This record gives sequence, C-alpha cells and structure tokens, in this order.
Amino acid sequence: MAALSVPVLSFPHHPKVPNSSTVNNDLRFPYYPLLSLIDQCTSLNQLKQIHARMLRTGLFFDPFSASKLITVSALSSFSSLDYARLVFDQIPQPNLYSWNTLIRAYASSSDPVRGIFVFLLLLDRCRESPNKFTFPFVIKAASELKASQVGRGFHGMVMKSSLASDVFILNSLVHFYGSCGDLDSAYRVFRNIPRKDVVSWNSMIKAFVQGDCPDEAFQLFREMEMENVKPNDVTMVGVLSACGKKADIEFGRWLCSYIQRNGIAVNLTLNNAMLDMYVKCGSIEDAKELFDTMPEKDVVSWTTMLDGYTRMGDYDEAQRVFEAMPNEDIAAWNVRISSYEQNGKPKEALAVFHKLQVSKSAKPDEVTLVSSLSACSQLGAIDPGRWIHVYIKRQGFKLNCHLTTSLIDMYAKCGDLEKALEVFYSVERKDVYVWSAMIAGLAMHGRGRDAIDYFSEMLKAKVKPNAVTFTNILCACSHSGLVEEGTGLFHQMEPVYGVVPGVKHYACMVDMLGRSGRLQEALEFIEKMPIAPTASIWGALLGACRLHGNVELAEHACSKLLELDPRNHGAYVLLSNIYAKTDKWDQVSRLRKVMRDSGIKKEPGCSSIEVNGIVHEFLVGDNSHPLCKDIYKKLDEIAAKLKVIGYVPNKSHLLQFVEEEDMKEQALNLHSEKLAIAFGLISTVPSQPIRVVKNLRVCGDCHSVAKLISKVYEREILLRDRYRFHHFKGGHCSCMDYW
DNA sequence: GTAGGGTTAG
Repeated sequence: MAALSVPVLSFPHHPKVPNSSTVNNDLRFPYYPLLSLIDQCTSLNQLKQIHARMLRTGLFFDPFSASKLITVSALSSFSSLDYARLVFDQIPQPNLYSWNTLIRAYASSSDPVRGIFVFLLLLDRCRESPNKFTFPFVIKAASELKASQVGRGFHGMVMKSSLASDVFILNSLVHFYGSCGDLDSAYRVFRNIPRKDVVSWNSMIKAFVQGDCPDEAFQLFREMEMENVKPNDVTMVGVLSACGKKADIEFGRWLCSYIQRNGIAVNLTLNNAMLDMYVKCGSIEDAKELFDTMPEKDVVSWTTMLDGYTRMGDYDEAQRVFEAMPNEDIAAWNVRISSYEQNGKPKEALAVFHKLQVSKSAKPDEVTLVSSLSACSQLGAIDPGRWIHVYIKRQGFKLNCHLTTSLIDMYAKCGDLEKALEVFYSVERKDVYVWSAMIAGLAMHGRGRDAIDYFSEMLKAKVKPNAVTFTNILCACSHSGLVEEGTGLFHQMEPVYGVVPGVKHYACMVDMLGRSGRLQEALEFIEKMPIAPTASIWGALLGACRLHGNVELAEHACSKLLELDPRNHGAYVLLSNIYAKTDKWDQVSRLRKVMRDSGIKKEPGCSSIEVNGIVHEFLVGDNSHPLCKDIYKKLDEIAAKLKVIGYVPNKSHLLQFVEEEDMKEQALNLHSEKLAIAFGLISTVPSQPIRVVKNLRVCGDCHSVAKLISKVYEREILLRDRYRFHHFKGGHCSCMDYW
C-alpha cells in the first residue's frame, strides 16, 4: 500500500493487549478495530485500503467481516455496485446476509434485473434458503421492472415457504401487484394479510391511486379509520394524490385540515403532496399560499408550482417560477416542454427543447424526448424529429415502448411511413401502444387493408387490443371505405375483447357508414346508441352529409350539434358548404348573418411547410412572407400550366369562407395550402418531397390542384390535414379520393 | 447487522 493519493487512514496496528495478565486469547476478535474503521470510511479509496488490509490479515475470509465490507461498498453514500460485486465474487462462501445486501442494492439500482439474477444464483449456490429479508428485496426488483410473471413466481415461492404470513413480504407483494397494474391480485393479497399494519393499508391505497381508482382509495381510507389503524403521513400522501385525480378541492381542503387535527407530522413530501393536490384541483391560490410558507422546498415543490401555472395557461408566471428555481432540474424543463406541447403550442415546445440543448443545464431524459417528439408530430416537422432520433441513438437511450411509440407516431405524422415501419420492426418488444401507433400510421396514410393485417398480427403476438387500438383500427376502416370489416370489428369489441365501445368508437362508426353513403343507416345507428350522442357524433354525420350533399339530414344533424355545442363554428361552415353545393344561396347568407351576429368566427385555415428545418406558415391570401412576390408569380404560372391541361377551378369550394372580410381573399388560388405548395416548389430541390401540414380539412379544389401539380411538375407532395395524409404522386392521391 | 409504503414530468 505504498503511494496513496487519497486521505490515508491511520490503521490501528496490532490490537493492544490490555495487560499481560489477561491476555485475550479469543481469536474471533483480534482485528475488531479494523472492522469498526469500515463504518468510518468516507470514500471508495479508503474502503479499498481496508479491503486490502483485510485480505492481508485474512479477516476477509471471515464471513461476518466480509459481509460488512459488502454492505459499505454496496449501500454507502460513495457506494459502487460494481466494486461490491467484485468483492462479493471473491468471498468463498458468502453468508445469507451478504446475498441479501447485494440483492437489496441491485433492486434499488438503475438495473434491478441484476437483483433477480443474483437471487437465482443464491438459490443455486447458497446453503441457506432465502429468508424474510430476501423476499422484500427481490420482490422490489420485480416491482421496479414490472416483471409480472417473475413476481408471481416469487409469490408462489413465498406461499410454499414458512414465510407465507410475513407482513413485510405480503406488503411488498401488494406493492408489486399494484405497480404491475394488477389491482385484483393486489387486493387479494391485501385482504389475506392476517395482521395488517399501516404499511399494508398504505400500499393498497397507493395501488388504487396508481390504478386510477381514487374512489376505492378513499373507501379504504375510511375503512382503515373504522379498523382503528391510524393513518400516517404516507397514507395522507396517497389519499391526497387520489383527491388530485378526482379534482375535488373540497375534499382536498378537508384532508389538509384532517392532517392538522390529527397531528400528522408534515414533512417535505407531504407538503409537496398537498401542493400537487391543490394544483390538480385547479386552485393555484391555495398552492401559492402553501408554497410560500413551506419551510423547505425541493425540486418537486418548484416543479409542481411550475406545472400549476402552465395548467392555468399563465406562461409568464411559469417563466418566473422557472427562473426563480434554484437549479434547473430536467423535470422542470419537461413540464415546460410538455405543457406547450399539450396546449397546441408545439413550436414553443421545441424552442424550449432547443434552449435546454444550448444551456446544457440538465440532460434530456426519456420524458423530454417523448414530449419533444410529440411536438414534432404536431408540427409535421420531420427534421427536428430525425435529429431527436439520431440523438436517441447516439446517447444510447434504450428504445423502450414509450420512445418507440413516439418515434412511430412522429414519422407517420411527418409523412414518412416507411421510416415508421422501420422503427416498428427494429424493436423486439411491442406493447399495445406500439402496435396501436403503427395501426394509426397506416390508417392515416390510407392503408386500411394493411392496418387490418397488422391488427391480426398483433392478436397473433398475444397483445390484447385496448380502446385506443379500436379507435385506430375503426378509423383505418373508415378512411379506406372498409365498412364490412369495420362493422365486424366493432361488434366484436365487447364480446370478444372486453373493450366497451366509447363515444370515439361510435363516432368512427357514424363516420364510416356516412362516408360510404349509408346516411340513413348512420342516423339509425345514432338513434340506437346506448350512450347519449355527443357533438362529435353529430359532427361526423354532418360531414358525411356534406360529402353526399344531403341537405335535409345535414340540417337535422347541424341543429342537434348546435344544441350540444352552440358555438361550434365547424357546424356553420359545414352547413353553409352544403347549402352552397346545392345552390341554396339565400341560406348561405342567412347562416353568414347568424355567425356574424353571434360573433362566431371560423378557425382560419393555416398551412405550414418545413424547409431546411424552418417551419413557414401561411394563412389564406397571406402577404407576409418575404418571398411573397415569387410565391404569387409561381401561383400564376401554376394556374396557366393547369389551364392548358384543362383544369377548371371548382367554385363551390369558395364558399368555405363565410365572413365578409374574407370575401376579397376568397379566390381559390389564395388558399393557404396552395401558397405553401407554391413556396415549396420554389424553395426545395425537385428530388425532395414537399411536406405541407394544414390545420383544417384540405379543400376539394386544392386537392385536385395538388394532384395535377404532382403530375405537371413531377413532384411528390405530402399533405397532412386535420384527419389524414394525402400523398400526391404522378397525378394521383394515396387517399384514392375517398376522404 | 439486513425489510415493506410516499410527492413532480409522458
């Protein structure tokens, strides 16, 4: 142990012999002072020195002493699991304590699966059987991994052993089943715990909260009181969280006073839980008041406040909170990114992501990437999306199901279905969300048949479809006119797959029937629905009426829709389009007056196009773009070229715009999607497809024009509208004009 | 000498 560059410990030399008359002949304790030094270690290097000394003195081969070394290397503040493992592997016959310590350390590490491997090794190599300490550790590893089969196996082993009524182990199992989302099993274990303690109750309450059953959590809280088990701070954290889910501020306030009245110790975590409850119940005032009086705050407190302000849409105050935060935790960045992304401000979300990159104050994590990818999807911005994909690869992020789903969604919504499929096939583990995202991607691109095939593949892979899967597959059938197939699947939902159809599924069915011209059937379907039709149901019927020019039914659907949602501008626009299509001009102007009088405005059509990573936005008749002259010149050229090949503008689409001030700008030529396409033609190379995203449904005339442009200019155009993709190539569109 | 339950971001 010559050159040591670290603070060197002064080793006690040989233990002092107290006095010659009472010589300590007990050879079990000759090096005891060295052992007590282990506890005083403050760095790994010091520990290594002791380890070396232990090897030299032979103390290392005393199982008790070796276990002490394991404990410190695996669990201290300066611990190194890899070092602990090296030490462990050198011990000839580790005792059960050492095994347990290693499993414990792995279970709470970033790689809990190693805890399970060590457990298996233990079964094979250790003379002793796992004990009441082993199981809580290894079950915790299974919970972390949500390894439901493995955990179930541990449960079986426990039941066969003499530990079947150990409350610690049973509590661990409740927690385990809760984290796997298996509430039934969690509850079964809970009910069978012979002497429940407060942790048993807390674990089950938490399981209910996690499993989105806040009412059951409250119920258990009451039952616990009746059984005279005193709730503690952890109980309250769980119940407050349930309260946030219910957004029940009254009950939340009652819980806060309950905490006071019962003298439950309030620590930082409990304060944070109260803060979170106030925020989720929409009372930022209560949250602020509590926050200002909290004696101690951590990154969770700050992040919760930040979340509170963004929920209220108060981005300025959120910005102030963010700037006041003592350190820029990644969670805080994530709140900002996802709040923009979820409130329809994807550009702002990506701007924050960019700032994070520049500032380097925190390292993006999986949540950051998922939210940012979703922002790219919304924008249809494939360049930043690709950049993030490369980033994921370079940083060595494991493609878990969350990230895979986001990547598939991003590529599909940015028009690159092939790349989405590539990602899909590149991963081995596909959960129901990954499959559903792929089915949605196929649906969006008009590949309904393929979507159905993927759905069957998914069933073969033993993945159980959920409500999202059915929304996507029904949407696929609807977009591709596969009425028989869609109807068949719809009727199988509940009896075969146990998924109760929701309003979205009914809306898909109305859309599917209506689109294919079976309007009367669609109406009957609505009338027979077991749930009350919502605005979206009538909206789907109205859309179908527009497609097939059925004025009478349209008026009925529209009046129903406006009963439910009086300010739905879409309804007015659709109805006025139907009137225009059927030459009912007096009705068009009547509707226009109603809209004007009630101050209902049409959502302005807006198309965006991404060129070299920059997103350009166009409104109808937009003059604000720096290259606007060139764009209009190009539009004239297009108009001339198309005229030559016999194109006649379809004037009925003019009447999408019912407001007077829009009248001047109504020329079809000035629709936002045409402006964006023209800009794409002058600013990108011919080999590059033109990618346009429109916020509304694409206009019929623009659809015809885009088809012709794709032929005349030999350019691929990818146009995403509110509902689907249109892939124009050689004069045809991927939607086969069924949209 | 070992244990189980807790707050934020998708």
